[in-house]
Amino acid sequence: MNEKKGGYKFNEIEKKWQQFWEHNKTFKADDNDKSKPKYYVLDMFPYPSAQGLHVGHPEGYTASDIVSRFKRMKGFNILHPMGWDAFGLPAEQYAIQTGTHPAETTSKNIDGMRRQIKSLGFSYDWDREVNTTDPNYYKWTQWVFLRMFNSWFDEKQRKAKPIEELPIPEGLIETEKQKYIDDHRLAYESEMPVNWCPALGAVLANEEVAGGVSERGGHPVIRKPMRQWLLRITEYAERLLEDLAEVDWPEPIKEMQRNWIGKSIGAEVDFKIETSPSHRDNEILATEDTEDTEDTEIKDKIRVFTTRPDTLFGATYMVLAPEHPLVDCITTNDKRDEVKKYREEAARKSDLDRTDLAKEKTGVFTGAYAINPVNEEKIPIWLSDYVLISYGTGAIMAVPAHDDRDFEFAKKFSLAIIQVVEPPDAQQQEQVKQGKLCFTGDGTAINSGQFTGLQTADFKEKITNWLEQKGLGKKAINYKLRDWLFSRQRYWGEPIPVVHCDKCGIVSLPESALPLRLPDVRDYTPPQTGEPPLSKATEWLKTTCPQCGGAAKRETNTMPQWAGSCWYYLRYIDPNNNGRCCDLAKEKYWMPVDLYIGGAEHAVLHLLYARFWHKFLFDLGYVSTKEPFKKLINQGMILGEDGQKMSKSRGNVINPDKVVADYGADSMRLYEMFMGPLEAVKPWSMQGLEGLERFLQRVWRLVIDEETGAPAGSVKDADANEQTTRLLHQTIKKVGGDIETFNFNTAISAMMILTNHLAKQAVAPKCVLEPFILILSPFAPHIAEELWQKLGHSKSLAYENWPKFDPELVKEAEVELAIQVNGKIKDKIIVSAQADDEEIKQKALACVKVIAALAGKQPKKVIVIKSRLVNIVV
RNA sequence: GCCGAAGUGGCGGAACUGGCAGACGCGCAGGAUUCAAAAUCCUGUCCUGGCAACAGGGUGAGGGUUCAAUUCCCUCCUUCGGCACCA
Repeated sequence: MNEKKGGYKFNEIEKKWQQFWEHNKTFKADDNDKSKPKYYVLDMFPYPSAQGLHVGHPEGYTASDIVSRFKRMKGFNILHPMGWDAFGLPAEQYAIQTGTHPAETTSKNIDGMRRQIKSLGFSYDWDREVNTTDPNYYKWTQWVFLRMFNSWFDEKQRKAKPIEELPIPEGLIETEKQKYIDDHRLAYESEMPVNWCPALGAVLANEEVAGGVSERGGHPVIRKPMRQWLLRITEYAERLLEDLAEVDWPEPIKEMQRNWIGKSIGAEVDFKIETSPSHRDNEILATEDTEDTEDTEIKDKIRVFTTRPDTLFGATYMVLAPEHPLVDCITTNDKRDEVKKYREEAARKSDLDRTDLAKEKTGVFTGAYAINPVNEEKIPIWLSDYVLISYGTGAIMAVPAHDDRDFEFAKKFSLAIIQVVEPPDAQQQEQVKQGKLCFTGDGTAINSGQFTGLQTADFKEKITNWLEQKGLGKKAINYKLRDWLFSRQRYWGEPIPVVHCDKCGIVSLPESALPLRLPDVRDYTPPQTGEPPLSKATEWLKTTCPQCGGAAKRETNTMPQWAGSCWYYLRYIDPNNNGRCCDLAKEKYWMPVDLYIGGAEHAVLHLLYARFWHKFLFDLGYVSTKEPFKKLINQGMILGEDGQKMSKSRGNVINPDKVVADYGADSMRLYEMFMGPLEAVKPWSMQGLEGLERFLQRVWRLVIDEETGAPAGSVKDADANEQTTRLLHQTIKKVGGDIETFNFNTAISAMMILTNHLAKQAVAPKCVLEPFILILSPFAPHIAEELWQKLGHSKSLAYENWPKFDPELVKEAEVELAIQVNGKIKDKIIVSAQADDEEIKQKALACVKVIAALAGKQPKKVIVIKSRLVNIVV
C-alpha cells in the first residue's frame, strides 16, 4: 500500500465512484429516449450460490461492461441489466439438511453476490434487477406455461395458435373431443419412462444425465415410468434449425445446436409381416403412431425409418425396439418366453447399463418374418435394444453391409450380409465384398435390381419416388430432438399452475389466479415414492376446480430451473409491469438483445430452450422478433494457477473478494481482459494480475503528483509533439476497433504502449491525457473517473463522447522496410510513406548488404510490398 | 467412434487480406536509486555458435503450393470442449 498522500488508493476511489454511480443512477436506462439508437447488452444471469462469485463470472461481466460503457460513449441508449436465476437444487438440499426455507438462503446469497458484483463497478441499471423466485416474476413464467398449455401447433402455417382455434374432427363424443384437445396442447402430460435419480430424489432431463449418471453429483440414474409434463419443442425443430442462419453466433455453437436438433432426411418404408396362423391368436389394437388415420389400420406391416433407402436391397433382417407395440402380435409361440425375458431385461436396464453394454450387442429372434418390399425376400424380425423406441418408428431395416451397428449385430448372430454399395476406393471394394468390412459411405449401387449402377444420392431420390408410387413408403424427416421434459419432483421451483379435477381432467388456472405461490412447508424431503415434496403440502393441495367448482387437487410437480431463464431478458425490459410480462412497445424498442455474453456450457440447453419460448411468444404476438439474441459471445473458462479447473478440493480457487481488496476492481477487470482472447480457456496468474496493477499505478503517476495528489507538474495545456499525437490517434483507433471485435487483450496492450511512451516525455499534454483517460474508462472506470475529475471535470465521464481519431494523423510519415534476398532478410531501409515502388526498388538494390548478398548476380524479379518489404529473387 | 476448437519463447499471449515471428504483460539477469529493503526507473532476454559484427535454426510432426506460409492444401500426433447405438 502506498503511504504517499496522493498515491493511487484504489480502495477509496472505487468505493467513492460506486457510490456516486448508485446515488446518481448514472446507468439508468431510459425507455423513452428516442433520440439515440438503442443497444441491449445482456449477461447470462448467475445462480446465487453460497460460495458467491467465482473469478469466471467477472470475465464475461467485464467484457459486456466494456462494450456497454463504450457504446454509451458512442451515443447509444444502453440497456445493461443484471438479475438472479435463483431456483435450483443447492438451496433445496440445504433446506432438506437444515430446515431453512430456500427463500431465506436464496435471499441471503443474492445479497452476498450483489455486493460482490457491485464491488466490480459494472454499469448495470440496478432498478431492473429480476429474481426468478420472486412471485411477481414467476407469475409470468407460469403465465407463459399457461399460454403453452392453451395453445396448439398448426403444422400447415408452422406456428402456434390458441387452443380455441384448433379444428376438431367431426363426430367425436365429449371425452374424445377432450382427449383430442389435450393431445394437441404444447404443454402436455404423459406417462413416460424418465431418468429417475434415487440419490437426488429427482427426475432428470436427458440433458442432465451424462453417461448413465447425473450431471450434478454423478449419482446413478435408472429408467422409471412416471406422469410428466412435456413441452412440444419438437414442433419447432425445423424453425429452430432454420433461424440459426439469422443469428450472429459462433459457428461451433450453431453446429452444436444443429447436432442437437439432429435432422435426418430419409424415407419411411413399410415391410409386410409374413403371417402364419400361429401368431394370429393375439390381435393388437393399433400401432403407436396415430398421426395418420391410415396408420391405425396397419396391423400387418412394420414401418421403418431409414436415411439410406438406397440400401433396401441389402436389408437382410429387421430389428424392433424392445418396447415396440407390434412385438406381442408378431412373436411366434415358441419364441414367446425368450422375447418376454428380453423385454423385461431391457426395461430394467438403467441408462448406465445401456451405455456400458453398448460394446456388446444383444438381441432375440421373434420367430417372425417380414417381406422386403423391393425384392420380396423373406427376412427375420429381431428385437434389440440398440433400436430406440423414441426415435423414428422404433423399428429399422438392417443393412449389415452398410451400417456399423447392423454389421456388428449380424456378425454376432450370424445373419446374412449382402453388399449393395460399391465403394469408390479399390482397397475397400475387396474387403467389403468378402464381408470383412462395413462400408457406410456413398458409392455405386450393385445387386439392386433395376437400380444397379446408380450413385447413392441419385438412387435415394429415385427409390423414394418409386416407393411412393407403389404405396410402399414415402420421404420422411426425423429429428433427434425430443420433447422437453418440463416437470421436476422438487419443491424449489415454479409451481405448475393447473389443477386435477375428477370431472374435468386437467384444468388450467385463470390468469387472475397467478402467481400460484409456493406454499410454506416444514418438510422439504421428497417422499420415497418419487412423488414431489409438494404432495406433502396437504392444505395447499386441496383446491377447487376453476371450471366446475368441485373439489380438485393442485399439480405437485414444479418447473425445471431452465424455465425462469427462458424469458428473463424480456422482463428486464419492463420489470415491474403487473399487467403483462412485458409491455409491447417497450419490447419493440429494446429487442432483440444486441449482445449476449455467457459461458459455452449453455450452448445447447439454455439457448435452445430460450429460443423455443421466444418463437412461441412470437407466434402469439407477444414479441416482435423471431430470435431473441442477435449476437452471442462465449467467454472461456478461467483455470487455477496450476492450469487445472478451479475447485475447492484442489485448493486452487481464486477469491474475487480478495483480489478486489488487494489489487482493486480496476486491476481485476483489466487483468481478466488482458489474460488472452475472451473465448479462450486460460490459467490465472497472480503475478500477471500484479502487472496490471503496476500499469494503473503508472497511469496514475502520469497524471497525478503522488506527493500532493494534485495533477503533476508535467501535465500542461500544451500541444503534443507529432510522434505523440500520432501514437494517440493510433491508440484511439486500435482500442475502439478492438472493442468492436472483442479483442480486449490487444486493446489494453495498445494503451500500455501509449502509457510507456508518455512516461518518457517531459510534458504530458492534457489534449493527450484526456482522450486517453476516456478510452481507458470502459476497462478501468473508477480510476478513469477519478483522474477525469482531478483534471477539472465536474461531470462523470460515462456520457462523454468517445474520442475520434483522425485517419490522417494515424499514418506514419516514414516506414521501415525489410529487404530480402531470396526470402532471407539482409537489410532494412527507411523510406517515406509516399515512396513509389520504383524508388523503393532502387533504394533496396543500392544497399551494401544487398549488393554483397547478390554477389554480382542479376535479380530475376523484385517484389515490392508497400510499407512491408522488398524481396529480391535471383 | 463422430462433430467442433486449439497447438507459437521459461509463462500468458501478439502477428492486418500470404509479407520483418515473438507486440504487450509476467518471469529472469544486470544496472541506477537506497544505510538497507520495498517501490520506482534504465538495459538485456526465442534457440545454437561467437567478445562482437555476424552466421545458422525456429510457430506440434511430415509433405505440398508460393518470390514469400504461424496464416492456404494434404497426411499424422497431442490437448481441450460437445455428442454418443438417433437407423
